[in-house]
Amino acid sequence: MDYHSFKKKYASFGKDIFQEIFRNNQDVIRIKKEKTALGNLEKIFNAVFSISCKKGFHAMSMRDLSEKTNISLGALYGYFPGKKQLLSIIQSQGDAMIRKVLARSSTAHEHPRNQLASVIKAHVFMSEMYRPWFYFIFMEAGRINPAQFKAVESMEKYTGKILVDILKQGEHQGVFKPGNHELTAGMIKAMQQEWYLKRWKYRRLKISVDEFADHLIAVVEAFCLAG
Amino acid sequence: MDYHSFKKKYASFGKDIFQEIFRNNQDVIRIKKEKTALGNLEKIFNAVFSISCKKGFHAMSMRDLSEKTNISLGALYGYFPGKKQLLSIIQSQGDAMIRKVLARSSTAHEHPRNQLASVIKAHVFMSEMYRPWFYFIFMEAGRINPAQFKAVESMEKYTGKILVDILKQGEHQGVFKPGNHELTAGMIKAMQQEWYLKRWKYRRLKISVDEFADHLIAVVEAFCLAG
DNA sequence: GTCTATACACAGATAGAC
DNA sequence: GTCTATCTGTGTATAGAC
Repeated sequence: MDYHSFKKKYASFGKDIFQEIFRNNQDVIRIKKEKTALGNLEKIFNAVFSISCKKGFHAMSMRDLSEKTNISLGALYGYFPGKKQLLSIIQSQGDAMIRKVLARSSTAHEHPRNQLASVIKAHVFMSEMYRPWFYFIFMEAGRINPAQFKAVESMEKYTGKILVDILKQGEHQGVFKPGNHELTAGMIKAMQQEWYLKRWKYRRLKISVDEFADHLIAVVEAFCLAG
Repeated sequence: MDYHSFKKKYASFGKDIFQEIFRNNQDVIRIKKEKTALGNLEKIFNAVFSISCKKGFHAMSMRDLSEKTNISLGALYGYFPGKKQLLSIIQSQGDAMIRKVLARSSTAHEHPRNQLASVIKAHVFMSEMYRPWFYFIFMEAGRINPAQFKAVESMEKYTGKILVDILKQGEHQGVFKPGNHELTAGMIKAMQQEWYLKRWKYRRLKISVDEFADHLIAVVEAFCLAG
């Protein structure tokens, strides 16, 4: 599967993000009309990503956010109870989204080789579709309070385990070489992260997501495949 | 070469860091007695790394720094002219240090295979010795002002070029397979970064620097070596 | 629901005694 | 060289008119 068809398949995910946020946080969001809320939530989140990509979330002031969104300072507080809570909304929403897609993609194939390639691609394509979320969570999450670091750790374990399980299963079937699968999983995850952490570099080199993902899989298979 | 012998060879580098900082910034450091300055500079830098690792540089207040170092708020300003300048001192000092070591290690061997392995190891070992510097520069640099982002870009290009040159040279000699060397270099750098960005994970898994570096080189060679 | 005006806390930085 | 006390700007958050 290439990025184009992946995007089509998961297009629906994106549309509902702000709806989910709105509904999951009814208790803290003061705005009651869903229609106006959704539009403004989108503006707000995009602005947060854009500003904190440049200077970091902590350095972003509420006044910055107000300017960028054209929503007044006072009105902003109708959409979230405070700056800290905004951070944790982004974190937990992103978390849920990633888990949902990854869980689906890891059961799509039978053969370990295809399974591995499929999971790797899903993650890279996912990070392309929602790059601001991925980048933000990596750079900002876990640095505010210990509870959020726990979430980062847990996610790291979760995505790691998916890869390790496939590698073990593949070794058992004689498809993959034996080895330190934890380490290999770490290497794979590092390469996946490269895509959303340094995308400016690959844009400049004119390397597409598909090229990147294929190269990544080629590296992994060269190392893992038996025979 | 393993980490132990690398550390011995480059031990002298560490001792002089604060001396270099002190001498390179005579114009802005008000403290004149070198001996007292060196001790306090070390305390200050370690505190900066420790605090901003947890909450980020921007979230670290000068009062936080004062508490952690047991140096009063006013006295701190004798060691650097302001918070922003402190950031740029760390950035440029780290930059110079990395370039110095990398330049030396890339000319240590003749055969491309050894050269590649040597450069990769040097970088990983380097990041182990000065992990706080590496982590700090990755997380904080380039997010304050555009000039510092330029420095990040330039460093990325520099380390990338070293790898690409070796890969090209190796391909020319028939040692390495042909391929998109820019992409391969990106993958290598991603895996190198993994070590200092997620060290807590490898500490928990009880994986040593040497194991990590060897695994990384094994992955790279499986993909790159011809035949 | 959205705005402006403002309260209040805390940041970086300096002055001046010791 | 180091301290305490303080100045001044900026940040988050709220109150209350529209």
